[in-house]
Amino acid sequence: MELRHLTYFVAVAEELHFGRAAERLLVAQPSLSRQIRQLEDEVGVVLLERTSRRVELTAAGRSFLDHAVATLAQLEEGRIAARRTASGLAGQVRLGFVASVAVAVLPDLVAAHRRLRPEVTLDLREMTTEAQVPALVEGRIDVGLARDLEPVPGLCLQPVLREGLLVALPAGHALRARRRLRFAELRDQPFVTLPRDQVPRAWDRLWTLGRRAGFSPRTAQVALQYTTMLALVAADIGVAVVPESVRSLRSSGVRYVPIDDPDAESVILAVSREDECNPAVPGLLHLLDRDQLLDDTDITAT
Amino acid sequence: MELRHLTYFVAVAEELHFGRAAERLLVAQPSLSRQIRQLEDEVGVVLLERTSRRVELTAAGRSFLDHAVATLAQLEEGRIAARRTASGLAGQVRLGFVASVAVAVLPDLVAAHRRLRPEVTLDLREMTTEAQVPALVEGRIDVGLARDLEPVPGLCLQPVLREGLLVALPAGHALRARRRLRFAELRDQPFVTLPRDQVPRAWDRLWTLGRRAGFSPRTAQVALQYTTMLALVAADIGVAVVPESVRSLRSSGVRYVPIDDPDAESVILAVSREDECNPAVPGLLHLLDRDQLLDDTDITAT
DNA sequence: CAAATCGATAGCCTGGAGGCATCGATCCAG
DNA sequence: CTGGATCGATGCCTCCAGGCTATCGATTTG
Repeated sequence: MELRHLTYFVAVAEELHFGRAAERLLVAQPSLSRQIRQLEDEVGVVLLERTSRRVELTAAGRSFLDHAVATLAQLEEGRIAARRTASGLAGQVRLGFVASVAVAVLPDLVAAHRRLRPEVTLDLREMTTEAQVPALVEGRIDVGLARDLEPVPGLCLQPVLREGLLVALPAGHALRARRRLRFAELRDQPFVTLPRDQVPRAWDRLWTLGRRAGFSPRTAQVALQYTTMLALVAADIGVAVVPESVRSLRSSGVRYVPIDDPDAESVILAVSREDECNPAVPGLLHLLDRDQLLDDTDITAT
Repeated sequence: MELRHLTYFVAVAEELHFGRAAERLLVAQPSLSRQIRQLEDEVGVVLLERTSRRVELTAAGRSFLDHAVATLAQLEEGRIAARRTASGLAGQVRLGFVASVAVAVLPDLVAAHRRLRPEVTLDLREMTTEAQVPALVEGRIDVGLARDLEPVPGLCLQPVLREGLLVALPAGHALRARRRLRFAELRDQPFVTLPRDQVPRAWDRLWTLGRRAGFSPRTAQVALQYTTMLALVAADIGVAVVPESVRSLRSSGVRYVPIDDPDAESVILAVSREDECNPAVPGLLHLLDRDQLLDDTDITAT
């Protein structure tokens, strides 16, 4: 059996006339008759009751017709789906992201992407920058949203957002009213930090700031998530250094003051494979050009 | 595009190896390569990324693969459905039936049929014997369950049940305790009847009985349905002549006494076209052989 | 660097799809 | 009732396309 048999059969079933069906199919009537006969032999069932005066479907023919039409439709759908997938209009992107962008870049990105390419599903998985690199290389994710990553062979980095760093202070803190401050002024403060083994990059950032200011920041408490971190700050356990985008968490009882040091900044990057062939990826990366994404967002770039 | 392209593509997608796929398909590898190329040209999309070392699906290929598999499955399903329909195991039978069999033959018939051939749907339509004849001839129904029908050219009659007639009496009626009675004894009774214009056959039956007994039955009230009829009898409006199967309605306040006259009987018949080609019809008619149907029924034949 | 693996390409061959002519059955007009 | 028209089936021929063999070229491996 071939698709030809199906299209021929559907035509005859619709016309109930071999001559007209043949005309519509641009073949001669004898060819059509023979193909229908072959189809019946193949299925093992008489599909059409025909005399020289009248052609009509048998019960089996009606049943088969339904399936034939569905089959042809399914195939056409496959053709279209393949084209849409190849053009990046449909498909799937597995996106790894660091926790801190979940409150900043990610919601707008997902919303914009869903609006622009609703048939592309985003498979979101939170993972640290360190975990994203091997995941990309091994093909477990297609795009990563990372922080402060140095170039890696085979991977392509695209800066998305250059953020200043803020100090999160308890609402009653002595420094709360300052419009800005230098990190050295935090010499005696206890810090709420993220765990060094899981987020070494964030920890390094803090440690580097301290080294430049001439002291070693003292950790009062380790928190696993930014929300916890801010709750601890609000509870006066200590102060915390966070990227600017965390401000959008709007935790009550916490004041933010920008750090004035030149290297007090963090860069969010989109990371992808140089030889990526998933056609849905470019569309996502394009959205991450700052101008694309930040149109209707409340995060202000540095 | 032809089905060949789909099966070939599915094979390659599963093996991810042209050589092995070709072997499985019993064709030479170059043919397979060419067919896959044709398929890609046809769809307009690269489905497989291939080097001499490795073959893998593109995103579009994965998408198309899903549809290809579904298409082939759909087709196979159609083949099977056509065969089942042709063999009478699936399909549809439009069944006309007189109201009086709705309480007798029909429930058991439908239940047995559903049990034996669950894929054949019964399309039930209540209609009088008079309406069934043209409906059969014009092909609006496939089978009719009728009463007391004389042979009709082109139609095939099959007796299903030969029933005696009963008199339905109010519970307090003078004749209620009789084990049987002759119709002549009902000479002075008022009758509850079905409407003459809609059910002439039932009316004729009553009138014939009266003529043989030497009187004209007097209609006290006309009822449209057997349930109404029995309610009227229970309310002492009159007596009624009903086929034996109506007894299964078990209306309270009504007693039944058999009529002893030789022609006090009614025959339920299955009617079908002599040239019927709906393959699901024989299965239904076979169930209507008395031995088939009445195994687990409480209706007793005369 | 030689050998092996594997998909692509080239060229030939044949089966089968399509075309034309015609048959045979059926219906209808005169 | 008969000749013509209609329409699907059949027979035969042609030619394209799918399949085969041989070979190439790229890549990996020992």
